[in-house]
Amino acid sequence: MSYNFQEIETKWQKYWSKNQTFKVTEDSSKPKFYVLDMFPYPSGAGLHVGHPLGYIASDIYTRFKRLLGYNVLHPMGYDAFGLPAEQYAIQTGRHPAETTADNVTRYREQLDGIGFSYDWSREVQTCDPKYYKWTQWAFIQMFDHYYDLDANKAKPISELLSKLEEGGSSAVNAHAGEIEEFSASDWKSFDTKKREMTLQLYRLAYLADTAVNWCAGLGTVLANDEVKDGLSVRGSHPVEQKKMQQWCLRVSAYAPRLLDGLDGLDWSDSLKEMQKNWIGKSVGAELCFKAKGLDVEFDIFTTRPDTVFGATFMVLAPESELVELVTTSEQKSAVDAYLLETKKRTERDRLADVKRVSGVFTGSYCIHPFTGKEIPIWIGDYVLGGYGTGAIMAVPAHDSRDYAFAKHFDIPMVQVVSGGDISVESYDAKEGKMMNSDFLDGLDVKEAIKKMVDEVDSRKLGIKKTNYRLRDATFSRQRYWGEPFPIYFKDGIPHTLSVDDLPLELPEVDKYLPTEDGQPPLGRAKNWKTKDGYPLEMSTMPGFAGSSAYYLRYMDPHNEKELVSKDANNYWQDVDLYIGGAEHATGHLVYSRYWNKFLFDIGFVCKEEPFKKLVNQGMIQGRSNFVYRVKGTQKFVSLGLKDQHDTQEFHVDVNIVNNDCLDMEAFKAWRAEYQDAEFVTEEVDGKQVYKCGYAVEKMSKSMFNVVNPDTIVDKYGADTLRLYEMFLGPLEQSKPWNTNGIEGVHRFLKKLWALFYKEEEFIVTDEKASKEEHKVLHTCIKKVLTDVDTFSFNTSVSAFMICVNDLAKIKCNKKEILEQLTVLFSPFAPHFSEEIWSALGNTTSISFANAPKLVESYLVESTHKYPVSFNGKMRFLMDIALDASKDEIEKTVLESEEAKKWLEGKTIKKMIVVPKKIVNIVVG
RNA sequence: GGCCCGGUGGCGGAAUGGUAGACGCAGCGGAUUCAAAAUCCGCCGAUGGCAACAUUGUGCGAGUUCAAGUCUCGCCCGGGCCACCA
Repeated sequence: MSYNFQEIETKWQKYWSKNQTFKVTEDSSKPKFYVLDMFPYPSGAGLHVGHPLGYIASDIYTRFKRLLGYNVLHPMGYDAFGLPAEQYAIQTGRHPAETTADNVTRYREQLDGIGFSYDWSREVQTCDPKYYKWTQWAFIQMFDHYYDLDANKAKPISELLSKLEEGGSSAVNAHAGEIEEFSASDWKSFDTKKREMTLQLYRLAYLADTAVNWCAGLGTVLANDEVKDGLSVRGSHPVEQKKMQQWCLRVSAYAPRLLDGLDGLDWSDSLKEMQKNWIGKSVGAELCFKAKGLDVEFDIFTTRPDTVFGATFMVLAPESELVELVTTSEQKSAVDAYLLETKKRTERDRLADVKRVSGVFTGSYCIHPFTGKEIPIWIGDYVLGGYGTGAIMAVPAHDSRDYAFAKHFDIPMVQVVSGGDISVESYDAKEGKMMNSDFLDGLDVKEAIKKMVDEVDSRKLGIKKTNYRLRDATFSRQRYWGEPFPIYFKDGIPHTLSVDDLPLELPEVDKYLPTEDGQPPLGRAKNWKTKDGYPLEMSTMPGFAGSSAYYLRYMDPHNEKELVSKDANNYWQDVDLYIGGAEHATGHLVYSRYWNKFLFDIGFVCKEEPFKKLVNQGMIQGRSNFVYRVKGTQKFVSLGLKDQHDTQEFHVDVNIVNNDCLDMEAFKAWRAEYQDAEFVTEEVDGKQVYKCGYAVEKMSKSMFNVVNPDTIVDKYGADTLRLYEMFLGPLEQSKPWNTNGIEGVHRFLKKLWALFYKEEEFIVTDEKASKEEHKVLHTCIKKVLTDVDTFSFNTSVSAFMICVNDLAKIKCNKKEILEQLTVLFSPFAPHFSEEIWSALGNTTSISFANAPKLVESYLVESTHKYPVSFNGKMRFLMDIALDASKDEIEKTVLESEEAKKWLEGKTIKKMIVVPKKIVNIVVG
């Protein structure tokens, strides 16, 4: 009986589904383990061979944990709201819900074909009202909370209200917007509208006029992480800054905790680094500068208070409100012209030529707080309105950007730190002795920073300050296919719906485009009002809303009363292992942590950090193939000959290319335009072939380099696909997909099969296994078990191959060996293993076989190969007992024939014995 | 510009500081076969040699060590992330 993978795989997939083998329930008698995959967006293109890489790794890990007796939660679902479905709806008129459902069906078929052990009874879809009810619920909670800095956590707005009533704004220490101070009696005098506008400055989910990334091409605003190089990540449309009223989440309140929390996480250094950069903590001071002759003073933020004596001018961001106040009448026209020019320059232009220096003088001067000298106030677009205070002190001698500005406008500079040559470039390093700096002279930079901060503090010129780069998240999208906000407006004041009225379902619209008067698509919905006739919010939530707490919902997916019950949350706690792509480092993984910390603050979840360990699988790139056509002909020349002709390069479908050799008949049949193709072949290894060129590119339809998992499953089976994806290389590394090596892995499965299936029959003997057979098996067990913890599944697959090769050589068909090997192998090739497992007479799934028994039973080899060398040169290997002492090792080596031969007539100067590693003898 | 990761045969890639190139692909030679597929066996970094073997060899240059692909320092190259963040 040959290895019929199709029959076997269908059989076991049916079995798992029928018996609900992977369904889990909370079971306090077993330790829990939670393995999570980043759920996919179900796109119309279906899965390509790169998508399942992480899923396969997590499935292997899950199956191992299950074998070791853990109760493993391993769920899957879909991040189903999003732009592509909506864009498609605009073009075709088909409802996004419909196309999304189709795509989900297709995804499910593909996933099922690979034999994953998901508990599908816990599936979630973010576009399902039963699910997004809880996304809306969380938003209401955020609306009803503010961030209290004394308690260092979120607190209910009701508590804020009583504090304001009692003591006005000074009674509250909160992370909030810019609040003009008011007393308790002021508060009482405020009308409803004024009160709500004030509360908006405190709420964690709030409405604000903010500069947003407006994407006209998509007709919506985008979050910072949805914009790259001034273009939208989805669709590459230009993005510009625009002021709009938007819902925002006060993520910045959590910046310190998001940063500190990273320390306790088992994430890769590079990923932590990315988050650190994104949060962007910088410690410095805020200094107050007074404008000369005007009743204007303003703060600037600097990380280098030590260089204050080198400040020779000030720069304001073009967006700064101060611009108006300090511009003199003589400079007004120049300033206005400059402001107009910068407004026209989109973010994209600014990024395109960072080196371009531009700015304008305001006509006013500041008084230097220490020297009393007058220094000019400029406007420059290299200062950002959104960071710090939107104003800086410029120290051209020690900041390269200030330096470029000063050079361009011919502003003087003063060196205050020794080192470098400021006639050539600025000296930015935080090293050297202070000079030209009055009371700081002679100090080290680090000492000077400290001293200056103290000085500023005692003279009341400013305060020590920590800034974060992390911005509040804009949470409104002017789109259709997203969660509606549970918000209505009464006299222009936002109110939340009652939780009992959730979910607020997405209404039907006639078209998925904005309305004629520029309202979002929900403006087209009939009766988009509350029962009492108040208008509902028309924008929808962004993509990250639904993905921010999905891991909690999996714990208790059918609960209609809560996002997750206390019991379920206490049992599953947090995600032990999270596998997904590094592209979510600054988006999803920041928002999710924020969301979870907030739920933790309000006592809703038991863990502050959601993802204990995180592994990033590498991207699988496409490997494209090319053919070369002689211009103006139907003649195609092989790679090695293309330089002799004037050729054009074309992508060719990688599925009709084998080892870079083109299947010429398939090529003619591929597309009508190529049916008359002629080929000029070249000789490779004595054969005439058409050799294709290749390149590593993104996997995409237009490059004809997409390889579908179904094609591989049809041809080789799911187990081969699983093994091969793991065999390809280290999990975390990016690599191009190349189907070439898959035969080797498939051959290995056939070989293992053939060990026990002879002449149409499954044959094993009950004979006791020999020492040699045990050694072969145990070497494999040891290797695989150590690999599991480091996710080195590529070398595990190699270990299985070696094991099977060795067993084949000694013609082993012992039941004892096969039983253990199969259990060990089952996470990698589950269908294959189930088949053998049942052939061995077992009636239950191998998924719950007792692996601890297997682990205990494996013996460590009793001897070890010691390399023995003389004078530092390797000469031979010796078998020495593993538990031998240093003296015994020395004795065994010196008494061996080989050593005697080598040592004849020589004296031993030194002998180095490193147990389990080496014996090294230096002779004189 | 800053930070992170990597550089090993024709290719993908193995090597707790200890026989570099495991395992697989491709290639070559052989067995089986009327022939092919499938399967099995052997060879497979470079140079020299019929061979045993010798020399050399992990991007470049130094260093630590009895011993370096691995550790340290300085370069070169490639990839990723961030980037006018004061």
